[in-house]
Amino acid sequence: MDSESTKENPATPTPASPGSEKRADKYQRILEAAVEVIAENGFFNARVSDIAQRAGVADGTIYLYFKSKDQILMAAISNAFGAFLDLARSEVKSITEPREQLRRLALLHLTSLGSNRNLAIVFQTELRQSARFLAQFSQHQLKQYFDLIREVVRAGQNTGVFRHDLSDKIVANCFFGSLDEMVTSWLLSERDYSLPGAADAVVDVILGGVEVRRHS
Amino acid sequence: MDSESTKENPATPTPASPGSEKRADKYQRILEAAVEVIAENGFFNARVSDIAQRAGVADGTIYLYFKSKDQILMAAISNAFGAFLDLARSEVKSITEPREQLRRLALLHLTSLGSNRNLAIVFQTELRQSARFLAQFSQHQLKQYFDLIREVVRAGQNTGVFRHDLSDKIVANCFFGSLDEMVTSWLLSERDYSLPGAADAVVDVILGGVEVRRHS
Amino acid sequence: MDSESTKENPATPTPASPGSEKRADKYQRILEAAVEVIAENGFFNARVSDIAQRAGVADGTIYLYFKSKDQILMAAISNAFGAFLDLARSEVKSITEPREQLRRLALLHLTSLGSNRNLAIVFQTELRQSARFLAQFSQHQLKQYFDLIREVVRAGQNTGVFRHDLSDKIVANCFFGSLDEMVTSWLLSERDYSLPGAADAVVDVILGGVEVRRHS
Amino acid sequence: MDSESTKENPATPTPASPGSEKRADKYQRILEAAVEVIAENGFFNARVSDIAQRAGVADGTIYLYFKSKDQILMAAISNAFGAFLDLARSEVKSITEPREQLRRLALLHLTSLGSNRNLAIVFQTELRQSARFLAQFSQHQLKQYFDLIREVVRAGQNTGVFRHDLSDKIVANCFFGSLDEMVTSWLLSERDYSLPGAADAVVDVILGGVEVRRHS
DNA sequence: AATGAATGAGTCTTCATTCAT
DNA sequence: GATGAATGAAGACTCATTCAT
Repeated sequence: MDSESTKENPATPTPASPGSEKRADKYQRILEAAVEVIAENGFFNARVSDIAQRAGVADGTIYLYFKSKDQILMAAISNAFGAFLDLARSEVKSITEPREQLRRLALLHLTSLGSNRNLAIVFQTELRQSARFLAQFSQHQLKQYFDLIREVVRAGQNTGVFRHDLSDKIVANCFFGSLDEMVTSWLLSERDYSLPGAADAVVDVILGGVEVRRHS
Repeated sequence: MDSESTKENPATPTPASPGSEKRADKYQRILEAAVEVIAENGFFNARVSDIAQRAGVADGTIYLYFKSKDQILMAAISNAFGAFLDLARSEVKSITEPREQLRRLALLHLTSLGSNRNLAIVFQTELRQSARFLAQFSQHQLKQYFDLIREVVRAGQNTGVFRHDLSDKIVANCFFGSLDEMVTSWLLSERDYSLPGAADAVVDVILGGVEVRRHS
Repeated sequence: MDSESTKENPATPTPASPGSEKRADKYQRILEAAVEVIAENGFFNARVSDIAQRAGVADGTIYLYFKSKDQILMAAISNAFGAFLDLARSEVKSITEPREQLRRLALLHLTSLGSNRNLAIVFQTELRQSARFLAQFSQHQLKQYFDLIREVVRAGQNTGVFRHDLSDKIVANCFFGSLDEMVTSWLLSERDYSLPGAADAVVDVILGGVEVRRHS
Repeated sequence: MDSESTKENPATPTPASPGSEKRADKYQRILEAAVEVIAENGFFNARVSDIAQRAGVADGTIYLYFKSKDQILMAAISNAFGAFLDLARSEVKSITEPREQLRRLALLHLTSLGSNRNLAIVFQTELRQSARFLAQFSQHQLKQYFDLIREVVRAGQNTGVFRHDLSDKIVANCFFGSLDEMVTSWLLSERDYSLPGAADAVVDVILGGVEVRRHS
C-alpha cells in the first residue's frame, strides 16, 4: 500500500494479455480466491501465497495476472462493483416511477451483498481500510453509484413525488448510508435473518420518514 | 470527541498501575499520537516507532502502557468513543422531546467528528479495516450508542410522535448510517463546508421522509 | 572481436547437434543478444527473458542452446575471445620482429575492444564479477593469450632486443595489464578519443620505459 | 544493485548515529564480515543473512548500520581504500625522488592487497562487477589514487628523470594496470609466491622498459 | 524444434516486540 | 520507570528453469 503502488489504474477487468479462455478462467479464480482470503484475514493479513494456494496456482503465477497485492484488491472490488453497477443501471432503466426505482435499488444492494458474504466483508471493511483506497475507489466507481441514486432523486423531485426542499446529495447519502449500515449490522450479527427482506423497511423510512403523518 | 472531552469516562482503560499524573499524561500523549499517525498512514502502515516519536517517548515505553499495537488502536477508539458516549447520554437526558433528542444526537455526532479530522479518519476507515476490530468495538461500545438511539426511537413511538410500524432497530440503522455516510462523504470531499451544518438536513430526511406529504 | 570475426574458430562451442544453418544462426543471435543485454545491465541484472527477446526467440528456446544462464556468458566470452585469439596468432605469425609483434598485439587488443563497446564492458567488468568465472576463463583461454605474449617476449630476449633480466611472465602481466587498464579507463571516460590511437603510446612505455635514457 | 540504490553517497565510514564504542565496533565487524562473505561468494551470491551471521549479529541489525546490501559493499570498499589512500599519500610525502616514490607506491599496492586476500578479491573482482559500481567508485576514490600517481609522474618529468614525451595519464594507466594485473594473476595462481616481492620487477619494467638499452 | 505459461525456490527488507542498561 | 539497540520472524516479489502443447 505504498503511495507509489496505488497510482495505477485499479480497474483491469481483463487479463493483461487476453490469451485463451484458460487464461481468463485463471484470472477469475485468482480474483475469487483473493476475495475469500481477504474476507477471512483482512487485506493486510492476507498472504499472497494463501491466495495462490486457494486459487490453485503457484505464487509466482499471481504476478502474471496482477502487478502487486494491492492490484488484486483493486481488481476484485472493481470487478464485482462493476457488475453490480451494470445491474443497478438496468434496474433503474426498466422502470420509471422514482419510488419504485429506489425500492429496486435497495433490494439489489441488499441482495447482492446479502448473497455473497465474503464480498460484503470486503466491501464493508477492507474497502475502507485506508483513506487512500477509499478515495480512489470512491472517485471512480462509487461515485457513479451515487450519481445514479441522485438522478433518481432529482427525477422524483421533478415529477413532484419527492420533496423539493431536500438536497439530492444528502438524500443519496442517507439512502446509501442506511443500506450500508444494514449490511454492516447484518455482517456483525448472527445473520439469521434475510438481508433483502429489510429492503422495504429501509425504503419505507427514507421515503416516508419516521414522524407520524398528521392529516392536518 | 475533542481531546478536552476525554478527561473522565468509564470506558477508558486506565494504566496498569494508576500511578502519578505523569503516567496518565504519558498515556494520553501516546493515545493522541496514535490517532494522528494512524490517521496519516493507516493502521498497518503506522509504525509503533512513529507513534513513540510523535508522543515524545522511546519505542519501548509504548509497551509499558499498551500490550500491543492492536491494543493502542482499540484504546484510542475506546477512549474517544467513551467520551462521545458520555456526551451523547447527557444530551439525551437534558431534554425529553424525541425529535429534538435525535436532532441533538445528530448535531453532536457530526460536530464531534467534524472538529477532529484525524479521529474521523480513524473512525470511518481504520476502525473498519478488519472485521475483527469492528466486531469487538461493535459489541462493546457501538452497541451502547445504538441502544441509546433505539431508546429515543421507542420513546418517540410511545409518545405517539414516531410511527409505530417501524422497527426501532432499522430506524437506528438508518439514522446512524446516514450520519456515518455524511462523515465519510465529507472526509472524501474537499471539506470546504461545515459538517455540523448538515445535521438538520439529515434529521429532516429521517424524520420527515423523502416523499411529498399530501393531505396537509 | 567484431561480430564479423567470429565466423570460424575452434574455441566456439558448437550447438549440441550441428543441424541446419538456421540453428547456428539462432545460436549466434542469442550470443550477441546476451552480450548486449549483459553489457547494459550487468550479468546478474540481465534477465534470460530479456536476452531471449533481444534475440527474437522464446525464453525456452534459450535452453535448447545453452544449459544455463552462466553458460551463456561463458560461451559469449569464449566465442568472442576465441576469434580474437585467432587474429592475435595470425598477427604474430605474419611478422617476426618482436617489438613490432607487441605493437601489433597492442593495436589489435585496443581495436577489438574499442570497436565494440558492449563486448568491452563484458570483458572489463562482467567477466571479473566472480572469481569463479574469471578462474575458469583464465585457465582456458586467457592463458593462451598470455602464452602468446610470453613467447614473443622470450623470442625478443633470444634475439637480443629485449632485456634478459626480466621475467617473461611479469613483462606479459605489465603488457596485458597496461592495455587492460587503458580499456577500462576508456570505458569510464566519455570515450571521446580513439582507443587504438593509444596503442603506440602504451607500447612505447612498456618497451622504452619511463626513465630518461642517459648515455644516448 | 538497482539503479535507484546506487545513487546515494557510498562513503559512510562512520555509523549513522555515532553512539558508543560498541556501536563503532559492530559497524567494523559487519564491514569485515561483508568483505569475507563477498570474497567467498561474490556480491550477488552473498546473502545478507550470511554477513549477519559472520558478524555475529541478527539480520535486522545490519540495517541499523547500512541502508541496503549495496551500501555494505560500497562502505567496505570505501573504508578499505580510504585507508590505503592515506598510506599512499604518506609514502609519497615521506620522500621526494620520483623513481623511489613509484617504487614505494608499487610496494604498498602489492603489500596491501597481498596481505589480505579477501580484500584483494573484492577489489579485483567484485568492484568491477558492474560498470555502474566501477564508475561511481572510480570517480570518487580511485581517481584520487590515479591523480597521486600522475602527480609523481609529472614531478619526475619536471625534475628531468622521466621522459617528457609521455602522457602522465597513460603512464599512470600502465603503472596501475601492471600492478593490478599482478594482483589478479596472483589471486588466480596458487599464491605460493610473495606478491610484494614482485614490486621491484614491475617498477623495473615500467621505469626501464623492456627494450635493451643501447649505448648509442 | 519452438514456444511461453507456469512454477516455486530464494532473499532482502521491515518492524513489532524484547530486554540489558 | 525509561530507554533504544537489538532481535528475528515473516512475506512480497523475482526470475531461472521446465514442460505441455
